[in-house]
Amino acid sequence: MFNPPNAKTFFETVWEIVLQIPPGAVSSYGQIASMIPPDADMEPERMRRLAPRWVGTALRKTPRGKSIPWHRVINSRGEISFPAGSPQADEQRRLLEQEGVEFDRRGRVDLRRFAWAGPDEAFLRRWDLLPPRALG
DNA sequence: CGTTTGACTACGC
DNA sequence: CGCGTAGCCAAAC
Repeated sequence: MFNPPNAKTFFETVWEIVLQIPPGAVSSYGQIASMIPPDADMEPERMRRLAPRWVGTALRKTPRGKSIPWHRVINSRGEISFPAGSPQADEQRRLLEQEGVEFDRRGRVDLRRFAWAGPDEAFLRRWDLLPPRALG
């Protein structure tokens, strides 16, 4: 599953989806994962468990210079997934606040207010992606 | 090569 | 609510 050339497709699909998240909105690893088409060679249940972490893996390898808004992806609890106080966490929070995303006292984003509704129809058709699953 | 790490989540207590 | 943990495996070392 996701061996070459599919691995490349998976990562690039992640980046393309993340590119669609507008300023001021956030998405989660799981939400991104749910928009990726199922792989014919993998059980859906298995993919459901694995995909979110692979989204994280894909984002870690985000290409520089393509203006991919990596900072708009946080975890399903509304938290930045880098260790609190790390330079990366600080930068991610700064970038989000710059766009108007608010954090509560515990450093969490209210997903009901800021979660991305998902890509529009045109994008879904163009990339043959599935409709987004509602955030839990 | 073998071992560790990791930008996750759901679920139970 | 918060905290611990099982499930899972590609990358990174």
